[in-house]
Amino acid sequence: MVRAPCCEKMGLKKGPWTSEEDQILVSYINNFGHGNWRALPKLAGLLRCGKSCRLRWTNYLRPDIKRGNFSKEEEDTIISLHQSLGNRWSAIAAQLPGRTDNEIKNVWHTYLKKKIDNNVPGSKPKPKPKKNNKNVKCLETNAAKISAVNLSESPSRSCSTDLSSSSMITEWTDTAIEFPVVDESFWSEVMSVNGDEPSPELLSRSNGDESMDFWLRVFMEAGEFGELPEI
DNA sequence: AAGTCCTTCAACCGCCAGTGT
DNA sequence: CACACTGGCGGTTGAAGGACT
Repeated sequence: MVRAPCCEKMGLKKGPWTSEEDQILVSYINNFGHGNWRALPKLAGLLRCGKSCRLRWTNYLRPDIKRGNFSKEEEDTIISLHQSLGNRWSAIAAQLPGRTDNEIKNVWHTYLKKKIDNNVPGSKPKPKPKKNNKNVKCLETNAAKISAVNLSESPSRSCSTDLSSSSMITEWTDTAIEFPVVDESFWSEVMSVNGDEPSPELLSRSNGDESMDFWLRVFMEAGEFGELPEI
């Protein structure tokens, strides 16, 4: 028996997620949840495999994800858990709130494994800062990350201070998706309509602790449209 | 300054377990 | 019981960008 492919290969997009796709996914899940990952991309209007959507959500877009460097305590936890659990990354991640198995796996392979191998007591073998340190600074919280989704063409490797592409907002509002979207007045509120620069209010809102509340409000507001899309 | 090497990490792939029919 | 389908997991890859020569 031939295993069914996880998704229709034809016509589905692969590779890095765009900010538009992130926005669609986040808005959809915040409005309707993710009952069925396989059906989700079709319902949300994404040309992505359901598996890809789930991965993007769980590893990157989930609101409770903690970004930034691992603390000493987290590193120690990973090391000790790895000693007892082995490569069971999801089990290790379960003990580290806000961290994903993928992230822990990456940290292990790029840093902690070497640290163990080198066995240098009390010293950090990481000789240089995280390469995309600018991302870490900019995306300390997921709310800030989501704001980066809205403000940056390339969320994976750029930071929310890259404000050169506000045009995507209009593209987003024009996106032909079949579920209710955030009120356009919201976007016009936070973005200057004709200019290339975001409003000072947006800049102030999308930084710091307030950003989480800000985006929570956005999604709460979007949720009020609550009407299931036609299947 | 230019070319090459190295590091990082988001994303993909294949497999497996659980569940429903 | 057999099969199909789905979600989840772990291994691996490849693009991007910094470090080095």
